[in-house]
Amino acid sequence: MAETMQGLHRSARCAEIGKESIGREVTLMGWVQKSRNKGGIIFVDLRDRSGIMQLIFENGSIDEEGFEKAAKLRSEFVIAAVGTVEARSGAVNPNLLTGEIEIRVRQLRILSESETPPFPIEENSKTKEELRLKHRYLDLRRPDLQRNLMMRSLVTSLTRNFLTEEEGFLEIETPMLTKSTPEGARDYLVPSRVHPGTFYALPQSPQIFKQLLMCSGYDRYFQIARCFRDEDLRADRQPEFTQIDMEMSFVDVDDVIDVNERLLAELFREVRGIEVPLPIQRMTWKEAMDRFGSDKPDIRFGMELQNVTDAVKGCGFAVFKNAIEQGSSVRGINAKGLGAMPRKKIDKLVDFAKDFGAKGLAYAAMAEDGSVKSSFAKFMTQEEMDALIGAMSGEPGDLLLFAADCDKVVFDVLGNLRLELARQQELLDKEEYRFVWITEFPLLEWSEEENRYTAMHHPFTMPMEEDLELLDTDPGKVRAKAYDIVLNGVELGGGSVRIHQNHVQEKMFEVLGFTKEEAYEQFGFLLHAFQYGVPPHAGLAYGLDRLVMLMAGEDSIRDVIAFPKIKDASDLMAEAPNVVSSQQLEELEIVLASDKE
RNA sequence: GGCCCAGUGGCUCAGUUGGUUAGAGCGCCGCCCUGUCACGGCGGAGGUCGAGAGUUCGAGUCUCUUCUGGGUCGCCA
Repeated sequence: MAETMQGLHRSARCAEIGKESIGREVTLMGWVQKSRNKGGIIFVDLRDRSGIMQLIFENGSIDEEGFEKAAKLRSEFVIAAVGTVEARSGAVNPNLLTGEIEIRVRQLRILSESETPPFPIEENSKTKEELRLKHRYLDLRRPDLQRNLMMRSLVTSLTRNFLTEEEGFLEIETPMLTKSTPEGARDYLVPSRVHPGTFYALPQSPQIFKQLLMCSGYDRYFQIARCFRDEDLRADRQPEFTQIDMEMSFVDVDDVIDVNERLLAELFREVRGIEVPLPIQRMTWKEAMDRFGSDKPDIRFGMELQNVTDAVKGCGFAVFKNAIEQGSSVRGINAKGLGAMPRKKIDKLVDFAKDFGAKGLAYAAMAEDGSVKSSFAKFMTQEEMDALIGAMSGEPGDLLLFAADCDKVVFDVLGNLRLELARQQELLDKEEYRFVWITEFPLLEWSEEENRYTAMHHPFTMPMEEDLELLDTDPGKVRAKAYDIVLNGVELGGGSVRIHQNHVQEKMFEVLGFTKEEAYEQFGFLLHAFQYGVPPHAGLAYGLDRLVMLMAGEDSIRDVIAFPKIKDASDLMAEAPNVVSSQQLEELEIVLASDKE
C-alpha cells in the first residue's frame, strides 16, 4: 500500500550529499535502483536524477515494522527515507560519487510500488530501441538519458543567458500556426475549423518572422524555436526539432560569425570544459568541395581529394578519357596503408560508391613490394600510371581510389568514401572537436526536376556584391553571403546575410522563376514590410538537437530528445498519429479519400 | 519508393550439414544469510523461435510473402 509523503520534505538529492554532511539527518526521495538483503541488514541503492545513495536498514536503528517494509522493496519502488548520513563502516565504493557515505535509515515510507520494468533501468542499455521507445518514460529514467537532457537544459540556459545578458538579444516567440509556402521542405498542415478548406502550416523555421522583427526594429532577436518538416527521418533528423534561431540588424557576415564563435566557445567551456580556439577556421564552399568533397567536411582527419584530371588527360582508360571529354573531372583519394585490402572489401567500397551515384570506382592497390593491382592499369601505359600515382603521392602500401564523373557525383562519392574509410579505420575521435565555418555557398542550385534554379539556402539570401552582375549572365556562378558552422562533419547551423534591397529581391525572384504575382502571393507580407524601411540584417540558426548530440557524444539526436519519433514519424509511446472521430472531421469539413465510395 | 541489417523466455544472446524434450547469463518468484555494492547459497516458474504459407518423413534452421524496428539512398529552401 502506497503511503503519503505528508510531514516529510526532501532535503537534498542523493548525490548532492557529501562527506561534509556526516552526522546530519536528511530526507531523501527517489527510486529503488537495487536492494541487497543480507538477512539482518538490508542495503538499498536509492536513485534520483543526481545519482545513487546507499541506504542501510538494520535492526536497532529502525523499528521492526520499518525493517519489514524495507525487506519488501523492489526495483523502481518510489520511497522516502529519513536517516543519518554516516561514513561507511564497510568498504568504500569508488565507482559511486557517494561511495564513502551512506544513510542509516530510521524511517521509511513506500510512496509508490512498481511492476517489474520490461527492461533493465541501467546505463549503457543494450535493449532494443523499439521497446525503449514504447516505454520512453522508463527509458528516460536511465542515467545516460538523464545526463543528456540535463546537458540540453544547461545548453539552452547558457545560450539564453549569453545572448540576452551579454549580447543584447531579445527572446521573442513567433507563431506555430502560420502560412504554407511551397519552397523548401514539405509542410505539416493544420486544418482551419473557422475557414473550412484552408490550412495553417507548422513552421519549418521562423525565417520570415525573424526578418520582420528586424524590420520592426528589434535589432537582435533569438528564440529556442520548434520547427517542423514533413520529410523522411534519419539518425540526425526528426520531423520536429529545435533550433537556436537568431537574427541581427546592421551587421555583416563577420559580425554574425563573431557572436556565434563566442557563444560556441562559452557553451563548450561551461558544458564540457573544452576550450574552442578562436577564431574558428573558415573555408569557402569551393575549397571544402575540392578538398573534402563535402560542404560539411569532417576535418579531424586527412585523406583529402586530389584532382588528377590533368594527370590522366589523354590516357588510354576509356572511363577517364570519356569523362574528361564530357567536361567532367577525375579525382581520387589516397587511403594510406590500405593497399593490402582484400578484393572483397574493395568490391564493397565500389558498391558503397554506387549508392552515391557512381557508375564505378577505379582503384589501384599498391603492395609493399611496389607491385600494383589495379582495375584499370591494363588500359594505361606505365608512364601514365606512374604519373597518376605521382599525382596522388602514392607509396607502397597505399590504396588509391578514383571516381570520374560530373563534379557533383565525384564529390558525393569520394566525400562519402572518405568518411567510410575513416570509420573503418576508426580515425574519428569523438572527444576531438573540430569546428569550421563554410562560407561563400552558391546562391542557386539547378533543379533538373523543376527545370529551374532553386535557392540553395532560401530566396532571401544576399548574393555577394562582387557577383551581382552574374545574376543576369550566369546565375549558377553567383556566390551567396551564406555560411554554415560545421563540427566533425555535422552541419550544426547555418545562416546568411539577407537581402534588404527590393530591387535585389525582385531580381532574385525573377531568377527563381517567380512572377511578381507569385512572389507577392507567397511572401507578400515580407515584401510589403520591405517597402517601409528595412535594416541590413543577417542571422543564423543552430540545430540544437545536433549540437547537444555532439556534446554528449551520442550518435543519434533521439538520445537528446525526450520524446522522439521513429523512422516513419510516428510516436511509439503515444501512438501518434492516430485516426480522429468522424465528428472532428465533419467540423473541419474534411472528407477522407478512403471513405469516398 | 529503393537497398542493407535485425527479430528465439521479461532483457541480452547461443542454437552445427534441417534430426530426440530449444539452451545460457541476467531478471523474476520462494527460502536462507548482519557490511553488501555485478552480493552470495539453495530451489522454482517462465518460450506456439515476429506472423502466414510452402518444401520435407521432419523446419528456430531452407524458400516465398508479410509485420515490426534500425541504418542508408531518394527527399530534407
